[in-house]
Amino acid sequence: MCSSPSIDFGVSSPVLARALIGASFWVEGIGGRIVETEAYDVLDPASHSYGGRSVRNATMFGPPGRAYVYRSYGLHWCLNFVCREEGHGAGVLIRALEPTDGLDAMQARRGLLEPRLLCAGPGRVAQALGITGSHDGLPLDRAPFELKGPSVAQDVVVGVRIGISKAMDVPWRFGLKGSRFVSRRFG
DNA sequence: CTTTCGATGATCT
DNA sequence: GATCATCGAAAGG
Repeated sequence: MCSSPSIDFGVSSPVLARALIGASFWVEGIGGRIVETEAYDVLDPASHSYGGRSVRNATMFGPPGRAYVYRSYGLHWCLNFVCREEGHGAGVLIRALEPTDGLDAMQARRGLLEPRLLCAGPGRVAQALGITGSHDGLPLDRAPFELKGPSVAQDVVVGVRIGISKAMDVPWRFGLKGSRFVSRRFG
């Protein structure tokens, strides 16, 4: 009834980024609680979508509710959720999870690590969940994905985004207050 | 605890 | 040719 509400992707990226904190996300049954996100938008110089559509960012300009997966620094995959409306170019980067399901599989993929480090960072999330470029453009409401919103209000903390060199003062990083599973502490 | 740096390849100018 | 929405190891306090 009021548990496991669905997520509304037809909102701005900061609104979605905040709403995703405390949600649960799985790929093939492996996943956990989302504890850290970042918002990006077409009008935001730090965003891949800034400046308009290209081959890489095409999924960001497609329908909301799909996965935008890109290769980072030639080595890592990173997962975003597309939002707002088709053609806009907005998304939310999934930066960290608190692992709850499939810890064995995550450890097998990432090496023998303490749970705290399995999904603490966007590249780590993708590796632990087995996300690659083959998932780019896939809808988030169907297999292999599963997504359930938080059933109760979450305590959310806000900060500036990590690892960017433009728009560094924009407070579009969101985290679950007190979580030990974030990629970096909030100031 | 912190900072620095190499890996590695697609993307963009 | 420069720049990355990163990670992990290494070195320094």
